[in-house]
Amino acid sequence: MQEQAESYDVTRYERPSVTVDVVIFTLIHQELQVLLVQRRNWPFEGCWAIPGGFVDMDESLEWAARRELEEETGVRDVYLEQLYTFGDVGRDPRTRVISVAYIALVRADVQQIRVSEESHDVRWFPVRTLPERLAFDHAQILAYAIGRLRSKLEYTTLAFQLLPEQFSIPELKHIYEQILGEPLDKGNFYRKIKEADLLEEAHVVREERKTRGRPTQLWRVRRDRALEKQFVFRWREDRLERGG
Amino acid sequence: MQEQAESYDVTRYERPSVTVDVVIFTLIHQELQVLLVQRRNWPFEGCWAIPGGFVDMDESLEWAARRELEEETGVRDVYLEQLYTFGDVGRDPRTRVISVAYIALVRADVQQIRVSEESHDVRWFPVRTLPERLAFDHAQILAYAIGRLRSKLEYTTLAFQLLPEQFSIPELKHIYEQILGEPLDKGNFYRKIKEADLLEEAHVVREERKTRGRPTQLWRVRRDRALEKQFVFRWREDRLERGG
DNA sequence: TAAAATAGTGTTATAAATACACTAATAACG
DNA sequence: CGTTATTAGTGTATTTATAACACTATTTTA
Repeated sequence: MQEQAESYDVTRYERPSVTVDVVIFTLIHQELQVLLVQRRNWPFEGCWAIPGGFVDMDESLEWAARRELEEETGVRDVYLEQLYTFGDVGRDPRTRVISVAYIALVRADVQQIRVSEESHDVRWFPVRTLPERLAFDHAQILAYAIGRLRSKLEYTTLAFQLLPEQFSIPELKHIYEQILGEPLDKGNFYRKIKEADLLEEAHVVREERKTRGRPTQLWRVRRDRALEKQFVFRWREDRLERGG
Repeated sequence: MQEQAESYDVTRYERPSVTVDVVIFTLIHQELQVLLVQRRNWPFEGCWAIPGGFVDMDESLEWAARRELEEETGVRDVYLEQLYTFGDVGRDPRTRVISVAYIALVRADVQQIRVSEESHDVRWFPVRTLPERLAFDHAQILAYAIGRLRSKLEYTTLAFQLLPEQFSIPELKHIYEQILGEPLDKGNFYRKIKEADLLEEAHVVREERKTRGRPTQLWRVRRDRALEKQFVFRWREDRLERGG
């Protein structure tokens, strides 16, 4: 851009609008869920959409995403990463809108999440039972986000961002299976997690047990290592995304 | 974006400008090179910059990138992928500019590349000897692009996009070494390439030989497989990018 | 014709991924 | 109170991928 810009009058040309859309993931009932808002007006009235908003002139893209996230969920200081920028001409029938999409991972046990499941116009959806029609190109954005999440799960510690303060290995395994959408071997999972050395024992014992069987050990993430270390869960060809 | 947009007057607020910047890679003299343009005006007068330009209202982001690419190099139909969107507030001192960065891979033997190496204001730079100061945040963009290229090289067939129509295995190995920045084992490389089954023999023999030693077999990419198949060159932890 | 140079193959050791059998500790039930 | 079902967790063998490196092959140069 910057090349011709010297002769470019800022006010002269029509410009695209720039928004951020934030795909907010969380775990509820051990299931991967995503936050959607229901539209009240044209276009796509009544359709569910990914929350988002315009980028202000004085805030960075990431800041805009964080603001949007806080407005929707009341949650701050979460994992946020840029996903992709969607800018096809016809994606919004009103005007040209270029949307920078972000992924946010919100901890399941964080109390402040404002959204109730019953609310009519803002709701968590399990990724396996999404609404049929989403607004704009949001089905595409969502599919891309889920793909990215799956992909990164296998070679990063991303999944730990979704965990409550304390958790068990079987729970963690369950999350991995949820997101990857396939069963994992118990023994190999234990070994992988152990040798990654990312967890420390939580010496608190869970009080109320609803399960039968042997009680589980609780763990917490070693904050000193979890974000820095890259945890390679599995090397496989089919983990790859297209394009991104 | 789309949520509050109903009450949003398109002409009312000041808006960021949106540009695409295209990091154009090629191979010249078996070296990975990148195309930069030299600025003539304030800001960053005299500094080298990544080519780019404003996104028109009626063209998609990718289309804008392709147009930009063709304007700079005369090259069409090349591999293009979106890299990342840079949108910090102060990155351009003139006005708020959000830049969607793309990576383009241009085949070394494509004749139409207009840019001569001697040209004063547009020039190929080997990635190992880049100018010290780049305009705007372009050093960051470039570093990110090179990281992405390295990363994807190991689990995609991306490198094949840089190859001439015909090439030898040692040449291919050289390219990999160039981009990865480290030597590779000859035997293992041959085995990997062979078992990927992405190449077919080019039965033409190279006429003019400048090398000594045993003459090399020439190959060409099997178009039916090269883009579809994901070629896993090496699984390693250190191939990972941060963030993106 | 020998040496240097480049191309290409084979072989072995090590490490990682996978499959699956095994032991451990609890709740439910007769 | 012991047996069974159930969940937690460990151990091990097989297969597969990676890496290191020794070897053979075909040419140019001198």
